[in-house]
Amino acid sequence: MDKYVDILKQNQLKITPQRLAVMKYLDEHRTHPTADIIYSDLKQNNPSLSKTTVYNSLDTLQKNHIIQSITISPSEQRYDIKTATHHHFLCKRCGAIIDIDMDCPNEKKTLQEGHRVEEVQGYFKGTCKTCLEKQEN
Amino acid sequence: MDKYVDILKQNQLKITPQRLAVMKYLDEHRTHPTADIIYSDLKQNNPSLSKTTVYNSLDTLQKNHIIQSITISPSEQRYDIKTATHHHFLCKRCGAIIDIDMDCPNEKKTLQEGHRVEEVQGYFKGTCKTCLEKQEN
DNA sequence: GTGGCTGCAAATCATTTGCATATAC
DNA sequence: GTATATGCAAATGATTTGCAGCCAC
Repeated sequence: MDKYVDILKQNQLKITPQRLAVMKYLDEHRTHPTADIIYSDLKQNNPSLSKTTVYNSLDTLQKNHIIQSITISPSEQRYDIKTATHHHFLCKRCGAIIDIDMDCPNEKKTLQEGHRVEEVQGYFKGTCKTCLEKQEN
Repeated sequence: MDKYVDILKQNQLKITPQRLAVMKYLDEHRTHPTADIIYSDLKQNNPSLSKTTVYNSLDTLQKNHIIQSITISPSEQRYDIKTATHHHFLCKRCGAIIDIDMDCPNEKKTLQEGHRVEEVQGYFKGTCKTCLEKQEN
């Protein structure tokens, strides 16, 4: 847990149990959950938790580049602990969002058109390995 | 206008003035508009147009792969006439969404992890050329 | 003629906002 | 002690749904 305290300190953020809980949750659940899923799960052990606080915490953590949000599904945002640059695959059949460790050559820096790139997100959509295998049987 | 009629026919879709208007609009405005922008603009020449119909038409056209939706902004979907595979750049300063003609080597087909890819979307975010130049002055 | 499309109003649902209270430092 | 974070309830806004009438074929 000290690990999360340190990260907040490094970013000059106040250490609150709610922020720690959100960070820990995202660190331990690499499933790209929605704000609502995070809220429902954390609420179990912290009944006074408010959904607004989950949104606030996610927002603060994101502004400090501790987590990132994924816009792969059109209707809701999903969240991810920020690690090495990676992309995401959405299985249209089972809904799973899977990390893809790969980078695109012409990623960061400036594109040939002259735009300065600060962030890159790659979304792949299709059918995941597990669903493909199930189908074969 | 025949061009749009043909596309609908090829997809065995009924030819309605609303669908034609949406297709024409997206073909002539490569600005990645939201459903609401399309609605407001088309409403001028067709006051009886309903927003529901715009959503319905966008949905039908998308299912038939005539247009695609872009989830680069978290709060709303943006639409694009489907052309050659390309990616998108969002300028955080002015909000413009710009086409990026580039493809990633390991795109389509199957990823090394074994997932079958049917769709690829690349989103770049940063500051566009125009905004960078303004800043220099 | 009929089944799919349009348009209206109402519903849904993720996210945001306003504000009083509580808490980190 | 004070500025900031939390939590509640209400508001917002994009999108969806139900349904009656209309129109493409």
